[in-house]
This record gives sequence, C-alpha cells and structure tokens, in this order.
Amino acid sequence: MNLRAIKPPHETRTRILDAAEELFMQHGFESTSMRLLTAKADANLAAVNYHFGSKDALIEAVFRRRLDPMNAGRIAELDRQEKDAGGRALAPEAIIRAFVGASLRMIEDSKNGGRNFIRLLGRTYTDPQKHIRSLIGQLYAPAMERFKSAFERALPQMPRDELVWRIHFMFGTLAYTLAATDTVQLIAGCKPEDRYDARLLEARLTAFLQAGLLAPLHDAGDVKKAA
Amino acid sequence: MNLRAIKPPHETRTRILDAAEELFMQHGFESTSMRLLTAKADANLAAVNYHFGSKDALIEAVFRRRLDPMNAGRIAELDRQEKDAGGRALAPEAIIRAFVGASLRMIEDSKNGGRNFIRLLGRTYTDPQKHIRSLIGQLYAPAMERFKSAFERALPQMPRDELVWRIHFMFGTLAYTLAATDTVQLIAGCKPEDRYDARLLEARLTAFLQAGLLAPLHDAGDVKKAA
DNA sequence: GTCTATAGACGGATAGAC
DNA sequence: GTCTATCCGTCTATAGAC
Repeated sequence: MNLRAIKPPHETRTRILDAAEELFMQHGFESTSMRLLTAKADANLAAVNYHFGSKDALIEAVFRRRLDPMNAGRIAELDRQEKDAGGRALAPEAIIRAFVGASLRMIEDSKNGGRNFIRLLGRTYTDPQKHIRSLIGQLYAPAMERFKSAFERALPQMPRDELVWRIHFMFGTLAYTLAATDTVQLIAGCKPEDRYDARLLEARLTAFLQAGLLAPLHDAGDVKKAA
Repeated sequence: MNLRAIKPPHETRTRILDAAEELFMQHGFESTSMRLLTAKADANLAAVNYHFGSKDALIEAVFRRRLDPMNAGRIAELDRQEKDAGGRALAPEAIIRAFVGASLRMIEDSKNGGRNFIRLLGRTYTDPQKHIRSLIGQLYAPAMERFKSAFERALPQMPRDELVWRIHFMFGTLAYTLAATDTVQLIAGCKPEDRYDARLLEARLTAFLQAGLLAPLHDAGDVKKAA
C-alpha cells in the first residue's frame, strides 16, 4: 500500500524550491545564504546538498521548474495558431501576444511562482554571473528560435539584422518591465493598484511593442545594410 | 613648491574607483571582494575604508562619479534645445535622442567609464538590493522629472498614466539594451563588430522608441482611464 | 596615507549518527 | 531522508605601527 499520494503536498524538495524562489528575488543569489533559505523552508541546512547537490544546482532547478513548461507552452501556442491559420504567416501582434502573454499570465498565477518568479526572471537575464546568464540563455534558446522564425515569416521584407535588434529591444522591454518594481513610481505617481493588472499591462505593452517592431526603418546615415 | 600637479594622474582613490567599476560589472557587487578589488587597483586592502568608509559607500561613489555629470548634461541639453526653440515644445524624437544619446555616447567615451560603466548601470536598475535601487533612483530623479515634463509638453493629448508607462517602457528598453551583452547573439548571429557602434545603435533605438511612444492607444477593454 | 595583522562573523559543504 | 557538529575558507572592517 503506497500511501504517498496522501502525503502533504509540500515535500521538502518543493519547500526548498519555493523558499529559494522567494529569497532569490528578495535578496539575490549571493545574498541568500543556505542557512536563511533552509530556515525559511523549514528544512535542515544539509537538505539542500542532499536534494540538489549544491547551491548552483539549486539555482538551476528553480529556473527549470518554471521556465521549461512556460517556453514549451509558448511554442505550442505558436504551433496551434499557425495550424489554425492554415500555414499562413501570423500577424505580428499575435506573435507578440503569444510571447508577452505567457509571462504576464504567470504574474497572476500564484500556483506557478506568480509575480515573484517573474520578477526574479526579469532581473536574471542581466545577472552579473556569466554562468547564470548562459543558463537562462540555454533555457530560452528553443523558444527564441521558434519566435524568431515566426517573425521572419510575418515580416519577410524587414532586413534580418534590423529584425534581430527589434526582437532584442522587445525582449528587453518585457524583461525590464517584469523586473522593475520601483521605477514606475519613480517616474510618477502611478496608481499602485494598476501596477500588476496583467490584462491592462498586456494591452499597454503590446501596443508599445507592436509599434516599435513595425517602426519605419531609420534613415541610413552610416547604416551599412538596411537596404 | 607644491609639485602635486606633476604626480601621476592615477591617485589611489581614482585607481580604486576604476577597479571597482570594472569588477562590479564583471562579477557584481557581492562577488567582488575588497581583496580582489584592492589587488587590481594596486592599493592596500585598508585603503578602501580609508578613502570611502565602507564598501557600500564605495559603490555609491562609483555611480556618482559618472551619473551626476551625465544627468546634469541631459538636463542642460534639454534646456538648451528648448531655449533654441523659443519655448515651443520639443519634438518627441528630440527628447528621446537627448536621453538615449547621453548613454550611448558614453559607450565610446572610454575616459569616462565607457561601455563598462554603461553595462554596469543598465544592470543595476534592477539590482536585488533595495538600497542599491533606491540610490540609483535618487541619482536619476531630477533628470527623470525634467524629461517627464518635456514629454508632457510634447504630447499634451496623451493620457498621463499611459505616458508614464510608455516612459517606463522606453527607459526599460534602453536599460536592458545597455546591460545585455549575450542576448543579441542568442537571438541570432549578429555581426559582432556592429554590436557597439553607438551611432548605428542610436538610430535603431530611437526609431524603435519613437514608434512605441507614439503608438496608437490600445483599445480600452477594461481600461479605466485611457479616455 | 599606507601598511600588517587580526578580530569577528558568516559562507558552503560534508561526515557520520540516527 | 534528516539531523548535529564541524571543517575550513572568505568576508568586511579596524587597530595600531610606520
């Protein structure tokens, strides 16, 4: 009789991941000690090494838990939409929404990390540690390729290097928006209750990104290849 | 006879600031120890505390050295242009260029920190430590106010809260672009020699940001105040 | 102003009992 | 799987000689 299924949902491993997710966001990786982390997870100091092997391996597990399903969902969404369109290229706005929506929906999905993980993620794209950045890069690579080719099909007339930069800008706008929590107030007294209304934010972001993506080509001053 | 003026330009204090700037960018604040830092600066371990008081005070000095002149220059540039325009509102593109240009010009100005400081700065907007973020916020506050009011005059018809978000998005795009060094390659094989051609980047960024700033208002779904 | 030496706290990781 | 106890390295900051 295996009664595991009745056990409380919070296995030690999961509690550690949850605590790590929150503390990494609040204090960063370096400033989060294993002592603080295991105390918050109500686990023993040695448990992290038993379950994950090392602090770095724990960091990787924190991201894989959320990012792998999220990016698989993004790819599936694009596949589904393209199938519905009968193979025709998607509208740029639809592609943008597929990408942005996956992140913004998680903000309100507290079961899967919620705002906390999304903020951590947004900041980690520019982490100082190279091995952290390259971990994130690996986890994103398949979805990135998929979106790039979707944009290429949607915008065949745009020079490839210009498109790459505009995707970069869009990614950056999203990443910063997710990571930044103080700057909005800094710019102006924005009603705080709006700040994480995901639907409103998605509308605002999509309008901004779509316009940027479709911006007229800058006039070539010394621009070498924007023919 | 005071011969101080003939002394080598690299005072200990300056060497420490230079070393800190570079190491903070490469490894982050936490991972940069005073031992490594003073070794690189060819100074004694105790010199940091003598000259700055603490590691945190050193961090603040690193940012003040570059940011205070940079933001003063931004404000002066706006003042000058508005004076030239005889008090009429500036074009949005001119305001964007005044903001973006100050950062991008520093990329090629190796005397004043160059790309190194700019990358550090771009990442620090989203630093995990709250006191670091609020330091950056303070240093930016005057320029931010000045730019916000310039945009308000340039775009009197835009709802205030929408404008605040769009400024936020623009700021984020710039910050991420400055901080990110790996993502461009991640998206696609971009010719590396283009990556930090500041003039080309300025043209690309300005076109993207201007289009985003002037994007049509998103259709109000549940948008409360975008009349 | 610069140095050595060290205080005093905290970090990640592990051995080994249970 | 979980726990205690501990190893051993590194950290910032400072005291005090020069």
